Amino acid sequence: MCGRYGFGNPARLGTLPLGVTFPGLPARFNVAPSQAVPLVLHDRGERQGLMARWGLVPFWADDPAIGNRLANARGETVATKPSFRGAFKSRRGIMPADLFYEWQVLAGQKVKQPWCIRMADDRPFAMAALWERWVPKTQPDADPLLTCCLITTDPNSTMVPLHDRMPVILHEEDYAEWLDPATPPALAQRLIRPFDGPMRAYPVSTVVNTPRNEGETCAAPLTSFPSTRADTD
DNA sequence: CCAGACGTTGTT
DNA sequence: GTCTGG
DNA sequence: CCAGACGTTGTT
DNA sequence: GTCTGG
Repeated sequence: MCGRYGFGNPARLGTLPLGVTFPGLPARFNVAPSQAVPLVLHDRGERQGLMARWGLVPFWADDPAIGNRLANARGETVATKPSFRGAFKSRRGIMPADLFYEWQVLAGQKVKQPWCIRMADDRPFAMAALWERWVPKTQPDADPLLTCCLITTDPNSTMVPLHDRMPVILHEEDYAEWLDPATPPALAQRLIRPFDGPMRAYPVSTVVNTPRNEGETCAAPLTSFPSTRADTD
């Protein structure tokens, strides 16, 4: 799963070939589900960059609290699960980021070790997402709540020692196909695979565990542990 | 037919 | 909204 | 993902 | 133990 991430250099997110920017977006190093996150989507024929609540609320939901449990969608089943298939067919999005975290379970140990994972060159990247607009049935005229979730897949060689899942990261040349609601789901499904570019991972302190902690400290390397780097996958 | 669920992760 | 279970 | 709460009644 | 909230 991927339940925590960040964008430590928000201005640099605009260098991704997405056609949108997020002016004034503050740096974040510990974004948790339920919080407002930058989202890129293709709606009514145009690319848009909007803030959305992380945690998908399907349009048919009675209670938006369901979103607290839908921060991730499994790539293997996203096309068929009732909570995700509608969004997968026509509401695919991108959550831009430059780091994410995973908690490593160490054999025989109760405590989990958090790791920070980035591109090997620290550039930002595009995480495959789904989005929805939810309106309470009791208030049909209310402003829609824009929500989103990440799609997860098997780990690549960088992630295997750390965790059994990772977020789907898209290559630049695939952004348009992923975002286009006219792309057949079968083609979009092919983009759901472990990222095959160079990444790096390093352990961080448990400061990141507490969602109310924020700032660069969350992503600072723990010097007493070794980091890993994979130049290829 | 209507009622109720609709999810992931990790742990056992 | 749509599927499964009763 | 992890942290933190986990309850009702009546009264302000 | 399990659910909700961030």
